[in-house]
Amino acid sequence: MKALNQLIEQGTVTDPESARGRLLSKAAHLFKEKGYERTTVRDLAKSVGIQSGSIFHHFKSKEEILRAVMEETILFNTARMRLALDECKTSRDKVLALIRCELESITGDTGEAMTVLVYEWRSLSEENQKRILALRDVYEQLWITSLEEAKQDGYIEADTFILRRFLTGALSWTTTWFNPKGGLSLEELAEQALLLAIK
Amino acid sequence: MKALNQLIEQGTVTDPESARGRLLSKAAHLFKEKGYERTTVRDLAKSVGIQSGSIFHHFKSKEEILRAVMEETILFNTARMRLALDECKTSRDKVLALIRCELESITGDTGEAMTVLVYEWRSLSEENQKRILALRDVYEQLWITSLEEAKQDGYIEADTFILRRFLTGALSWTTTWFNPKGGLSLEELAEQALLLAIK
Amino acid sequence: MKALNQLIEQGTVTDPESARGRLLSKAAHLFKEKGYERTTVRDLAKSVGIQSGSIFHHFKSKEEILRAVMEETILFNTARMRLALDECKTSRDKVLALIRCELESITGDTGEAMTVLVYEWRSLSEENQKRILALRDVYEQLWITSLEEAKQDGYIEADTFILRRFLTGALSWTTTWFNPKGGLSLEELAEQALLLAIK
Amino acid sequence: MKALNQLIEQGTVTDPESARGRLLSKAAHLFKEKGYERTTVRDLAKSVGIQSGSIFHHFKSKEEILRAVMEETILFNTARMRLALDECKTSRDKVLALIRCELESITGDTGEAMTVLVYEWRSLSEENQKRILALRDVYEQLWITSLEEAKQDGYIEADTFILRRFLTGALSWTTTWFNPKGGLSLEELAEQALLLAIK
DNA sequence: AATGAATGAGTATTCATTCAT
DNA sequence: TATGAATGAATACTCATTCAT
Repeated sequence: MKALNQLIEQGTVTDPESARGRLLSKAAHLFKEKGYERTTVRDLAKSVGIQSGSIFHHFKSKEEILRAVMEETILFNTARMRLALDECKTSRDKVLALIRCELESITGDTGEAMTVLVYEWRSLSEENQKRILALRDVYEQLWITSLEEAKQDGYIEADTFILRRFLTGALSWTTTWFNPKGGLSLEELAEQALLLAIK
Repeated sequence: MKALNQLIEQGTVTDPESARGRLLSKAAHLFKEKGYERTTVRDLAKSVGIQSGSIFHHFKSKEEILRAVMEETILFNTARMRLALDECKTSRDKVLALIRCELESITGDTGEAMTVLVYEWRSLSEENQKRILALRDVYEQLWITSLEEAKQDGYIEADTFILRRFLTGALSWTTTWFNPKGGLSLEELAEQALLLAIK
Repeated sequence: MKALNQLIEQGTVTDPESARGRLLSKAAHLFKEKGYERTTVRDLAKSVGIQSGSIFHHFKSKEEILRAVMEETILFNTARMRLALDECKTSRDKVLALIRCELESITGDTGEAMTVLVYEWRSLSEENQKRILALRDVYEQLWITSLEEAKQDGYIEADTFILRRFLTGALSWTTTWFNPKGGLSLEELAEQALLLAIK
Repeated sequence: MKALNQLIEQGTVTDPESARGRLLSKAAHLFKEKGYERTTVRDLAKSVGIQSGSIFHHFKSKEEILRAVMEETILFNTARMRLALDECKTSRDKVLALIRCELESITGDTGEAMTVLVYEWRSLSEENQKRILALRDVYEQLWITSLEEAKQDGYIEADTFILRRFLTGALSWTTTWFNPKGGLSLEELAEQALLLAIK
C-alpha cells in the first residue's frame, strides 16, 4: 500500500475512495465482464449510482475511462514491482519477485484492470495506444533487466527475449483459471512458474 | 490437408472456396483486426463483395458467423492434432507434436480465427459458449492424455494441470509477437516451448 | 419549369417527387420555420413519414441535408435566371428580370430554401460554406454583369457594387412581409424595387 | 452617450460596466458569431470568467439573456434615434438622420446585438416575441412618421410602407459587407442609401 | 453572489435485421 | 439467391438548469 498511497498523493493515480476512483474500479469490473464495447455509459453510471450524463463530469469520453483504467493499473503495478525488487538480494530472488508481483497484479486487486489491458487494447485510439505503450515499456524494462541478470548468473539458459514472452502469456492466462482461494496458493503458483524459467 | 478435405466431405467444415467459406475467412480477419463488435455486417458484406442484406442468406445472424468461425477452427485443429499424434512414437514426441500443432494453428493459416476464439469469447451467447466449450474439451483431452503419459515416462516433473495452463497462455500469446517469416522458425520456437515443459 | 427538368435530368437537382426530393422540400420548410438547430432529425423523418434512422440512407448527416437544400436552390435559381436573361433585349429589361427572378425565388416556390440559405449559413461547416460560396459567385456574376451594363447605358447612377448589396438586402427582406396573394402583385413589387435602382 | 446615461439611470438599460452588462455584451458577440443555439451557457460563463451555474444568479434562463440583448438594443436605439430627430429641421434631414442612426446601430457598437435581433428571432418564445414586437412598433413609428412627412413635402414618390421595408432590408444587410474602417465612410453610405428613397 | 457536481431529457448517428422486389 | 431501402432500438454524448455548500 506504500506504493499506492505515494501515487495517490502525487495525483498519479486516483484515490479509490473518490467518485472518480470508484467509477474506475467499477469500470474495470464491467469492461472485464462484458467487454468495453458492450458496456454502455449507462451501465457504468448505474454501477456507481449516478445518471449517465454525470459520467462526463469526471471523464470527457468513454474511451477516457478505458485509458485511465489501463494507465493507472500500469503505473501502480510498476511502482509495486519496483518496491519488491528493492528488497531482493540475488537475481533469482528478483525473477521470483517479478513473477509474484505479476501474478498478484493479475489475480489480485488489479486483476480485472489487467485483463482489460490485454483484451481491450484495440478499443483504444492510436494516440492512447502510444501513451500506454510508453508506460508499458518502463514496466517491461524492469523484467528485461532482471532476466538478463539472472541469465548472466547462470540461472537461465533460454533466450530471455523469448522467455519473457512465454512468461507474459503463461502468467496473464492465469486470470482464466487460477483461484487465489482455491487449493493452490499464489506463492506455490509463483514457484511453479519459476520452474518455467529456471531449472 | 488430409484432415481438411475429410472434414469438408463430412460437411463438418465449410469449403474455403465456397461463398460461405470465403465469408468466414474474411470474418476471421476482420474480427481479429477490429474486434467483433466493431466489425459491422456491412464490413463483412463489403469484404466479400455482396450487399449487407445478402449475408443473412448464409447466416441467420451476425453471432452465427462468429460461432462458425470459432467452431470450425476448433474442429479443424482437433483433427489436425489427431493426425499428428498418430505419427508419434514416444510421449516426448507427442508433447512436441502438440506444441507444434498449436503453434501452427496460432501463427499459421487459422491464426486469425484462433485469436478470435480467445478474444471474442464474451461476444458469444451463453448457449453458444457451451457449444464451443464442448468441442474445446475434446481438444484439451488430447493434451491432458499426452502430458500425463509424458509425466509417467519421467519427462515432466511439474503438475500437468498447471503445466497445460501455463502452456496455453504462453503459446496463445505468441500471436502477438512471433513472426513466422522472422529469424526464428516455428520448429525452433516449438523446441524452446518444449523446454518450458521438459528439462 | 424548363430549367428544373433539365437540371433533374442532369442529376444536378433532385427530383422533387423522389423520396430524397420530398425530404429536401420538407427540410427547407422546417429549417425555415424552426431553424436548423431546433429541427431534429426526428422532426424531418416524421414530416415525410419515415423513421429517423432511415434519413441516413439518403443523407449521411443532418448537415448534408442543409447543404443539399442550399446547393440545389442556388443551382436552380441560377438556371432560372439565365433563362430569363436570355429573353431580355435592353439592359433595363435585364435588371428588371433579375429583380423579378430574385423576388420569385424569395417569395415563391424556393422561398423557404432561400431563407434557409441566408439564416442558416453559420450551421454549415467551413468546407461546405466554401462549396456554396463558389456557387453563389456564379449567381452574383450574372447580377454584376447586368448592373454594369445598365450603368453604361445610363440607367443607373449609383455605385453598382453598393447598389447590388442594397438590393440583396431589400429583396431578401421581402420574405418577412410580402404576401404574393395580397393586394400587391409580384410584378408591381418588382417595379417598385426597380425604382430603387433606376430613376 | 446622453441617451445611454439616461436609460441607465432609469434602469431601463443595464450599465455595460456591471457584471450583467458585461455578460450581455459578450452574449451579443457570441450569439452573433456562433448563433444562439450553438452558444452554450458554459461559453457565456467562460467569456466573462465565471462558472456556468453563476449565470443563473443574473438571468433566470438562457432565453432571458437573449431577450435582454434584444430588448436593450431596441430601447437604446430608439432613444438614440429620438435625440437625433430632435435636432433636424427639414423632413429630408429627418430621413437622413434615421438612415444614419440605423446604420450606426447596425455597423457600430450595437451591431452584434442588432444582428442577433434579426437572426435569432425564432429562438424567442412567443411571449417574448410579442414583448420585443411592441418595442419594435415604437421604433418603427418614428420611421413611418418621418417618411410620411417627407412624402407630403414631395421628397418621396414611392409607397412609404414598401419603401420602409426595402430600407429595412437594405440597411440591415450592410452588416454582412460594410466595413466602417474601409474606404467608404458611414456618412457616405448613408447618402447612398438616401438615394434609394429620395431622388 | 458564486461554485461545480449532478441531473435527465434530448441529440445525431449507428447498425443488425427484415422484406418486398 | 441477391438486393437495398427501411426499420427501430440502442448508443455516446450534450447541455440548460438545479442546489447544497
